[in-house]
Amino acid sequence: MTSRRPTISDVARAAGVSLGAVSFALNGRPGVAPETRDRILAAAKELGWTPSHRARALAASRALAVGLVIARPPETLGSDPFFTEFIAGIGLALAPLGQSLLLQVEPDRERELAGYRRLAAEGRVDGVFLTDLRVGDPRPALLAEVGLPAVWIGPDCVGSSLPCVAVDDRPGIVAAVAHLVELGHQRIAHVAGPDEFVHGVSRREAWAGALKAAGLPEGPCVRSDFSAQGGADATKVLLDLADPPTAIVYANDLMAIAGMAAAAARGFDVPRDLSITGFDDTEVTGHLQPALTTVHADAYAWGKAAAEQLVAVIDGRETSNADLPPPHLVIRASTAPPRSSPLSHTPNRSTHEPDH
Amino acid sequence: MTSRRPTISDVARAAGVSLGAVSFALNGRPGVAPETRDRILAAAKELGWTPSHRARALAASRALAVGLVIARPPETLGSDPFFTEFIAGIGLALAPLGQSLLLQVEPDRERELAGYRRLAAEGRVDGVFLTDLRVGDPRPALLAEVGLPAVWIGPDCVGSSLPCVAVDDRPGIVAAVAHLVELGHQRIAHVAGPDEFVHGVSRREAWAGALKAAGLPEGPCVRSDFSAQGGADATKVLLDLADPPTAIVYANDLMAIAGMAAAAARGFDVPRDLSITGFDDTEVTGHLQPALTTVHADAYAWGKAAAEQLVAVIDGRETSNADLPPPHLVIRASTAPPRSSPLSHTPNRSTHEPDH
DNA sequence: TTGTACGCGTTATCAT
DNA sequence: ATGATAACGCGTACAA
Repeated sequence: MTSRRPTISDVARAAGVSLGAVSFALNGRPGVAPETRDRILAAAKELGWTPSHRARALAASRALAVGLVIARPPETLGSDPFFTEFIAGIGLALAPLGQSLLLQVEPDRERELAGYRRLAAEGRVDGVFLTDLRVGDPRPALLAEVGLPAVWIGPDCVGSSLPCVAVDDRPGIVAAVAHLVELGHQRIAHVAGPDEFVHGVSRREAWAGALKAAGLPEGPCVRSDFSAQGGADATKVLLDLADPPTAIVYANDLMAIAGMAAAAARGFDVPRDLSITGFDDTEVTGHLQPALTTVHADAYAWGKAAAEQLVAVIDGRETSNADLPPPHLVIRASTAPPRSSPLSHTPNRSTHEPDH
Repeated sequence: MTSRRPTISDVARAAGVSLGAVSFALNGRPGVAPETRDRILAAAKELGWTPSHRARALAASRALAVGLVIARPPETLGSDPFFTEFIAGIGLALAPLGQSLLLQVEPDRERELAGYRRLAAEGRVDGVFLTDLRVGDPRPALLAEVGLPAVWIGPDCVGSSLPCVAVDDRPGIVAAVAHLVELGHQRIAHVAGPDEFVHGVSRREAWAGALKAAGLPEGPCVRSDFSAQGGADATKVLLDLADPPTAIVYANDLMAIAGMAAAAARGFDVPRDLSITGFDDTEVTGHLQPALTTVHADAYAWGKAAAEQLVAVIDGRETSNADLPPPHLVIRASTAPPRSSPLSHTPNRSTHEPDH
């Protein structure tokens, strides 16, 4: 009664041909007469045959899957919208390529490396994504050692020995600073992500560079950790300065939102007394009071590009490093001319962003 | 030069024993003399042998992986913290069980079903998780049809033919209503998720039931969609009522946060004029102005329990439906006695929640 | 303990 | 050109 799933042997028997012929017919390869092919396909359909992924993987010596290793404490994961959208982009791009996404969650850094090792050793995946790149990251060397194809996803492809998807976050930060400068701000601070991460560094450097380009002195910068608590703490530090900034550029939305609340709790009116910008354009940012001016990054598109790049690398196709449309600034209500500015009498903007 | 990875045949040759003996030794099964076993293990180590997942999967007729199919537009995914934490819980629980998590992202409902079908047909996974359960969900029947083990993750295991992890969100909502009643609120509204989802319905029913239990008339309820925009719109509807509520219980944080901003934009002071509660306890909620009173749900623990349950089901072990610690209310600053209440002169709570 | 068939599709070799 | 045959990938399980 346990109706075993049909194999190509069953199909071969039903169609009265050999095993090899079935395989050729099913894979659309030459060497099979058209009518034979039709008969085979009909038999396969009749029997409800579907390819066994397991057998196919073994025969092809390919896993037909790609991996993503996540080594973060779960709390910081949940609050990172980038991540989920990135995964969605990967997943949707993989399906039509016949690949699956294997997710491996590791509790810490040591096991992260072990996780990559395991994926490679077991042959569970044909390639992996490298995200959350760190300065002096040990993973590229590890992957080279175990011979696992990978794509590097980060703000800077220069110096990467790996194929790379450039997700350049710098233009977004530059646009934010330019916007603030245009409003008349002179003391523009930054709440940065950890120096450990390249996107922590690149955003900070973009901020510093934009100030310099505007002919302004470098404002105060507090290294933080991308968390809400970190953003709140950093904000308090900045507001406690003898000469507090009139605007703060945050390295992500979460810190910016927490910073906005921290400033409000100290009696600062945003944006009257303090302008604030975020990064990510989380869904909630457009629905805060005031709505947050932030940088919109298309994590979904990045995931899609990364997936296509990785599969191309695995297939041995030549790939150009994909350059993606840069993030752009979404101006909402958390930025305004500084109090001291001659521009500050401009009418307050609406709380709600225009439809787009 | 292409040093092929070692197989158990290589190990067998090196140790001077048969294939079967190697398999037995490596799997720690009886029938091998201790010294022989040691020799085999030494040889394996020497050669750097690691099991081939592909071969093992084929031989065992098991995928050694479980699947999670996600069928949501990427936007709503990114803003759902529950989801990512849930995945992290699954992933961490799976690793020690030798299982991997296969993530499949589908763009819509039709392809969602096709996605499950494909996972089953290809034998890519040994079982799947069923989340985001809908009323009259077609998936249990589909999975029964294709014979794919599954665990049902939802607020109510009653009526589920599948093994189930009960993630009962109702006590959290009940606690929120009770808290508001205790503060003196009489008109407590609800902004619900879609009736389509069981967790949309269960939260709404919990709210209605808690009001009845408190002897209060059922307040107004607006069906929404768990999105920020939906939360804002629903809030405006409620505030436009002839007799607006003094408190609103939202079915998730995102709607609550947007609702808070919408109320503020209308000149309502939260919590003086309107009390608000959320659901999820997103990281950001503790860092809003005012900080949001919300229900803390341990998505991480739920994921862990679901993973363990699923693997148990796959292994044919008998499982009791796991009942998890219920979510609990985290009282912050967005709730206070209503203006009209005799209690409303109680001192305002601090903006920040106590450490916990 | 050993030998070997098995799981299932892919691909190279060979016969017609 | 068409199709059959067999080896292969790699570990598991059972008979010998």
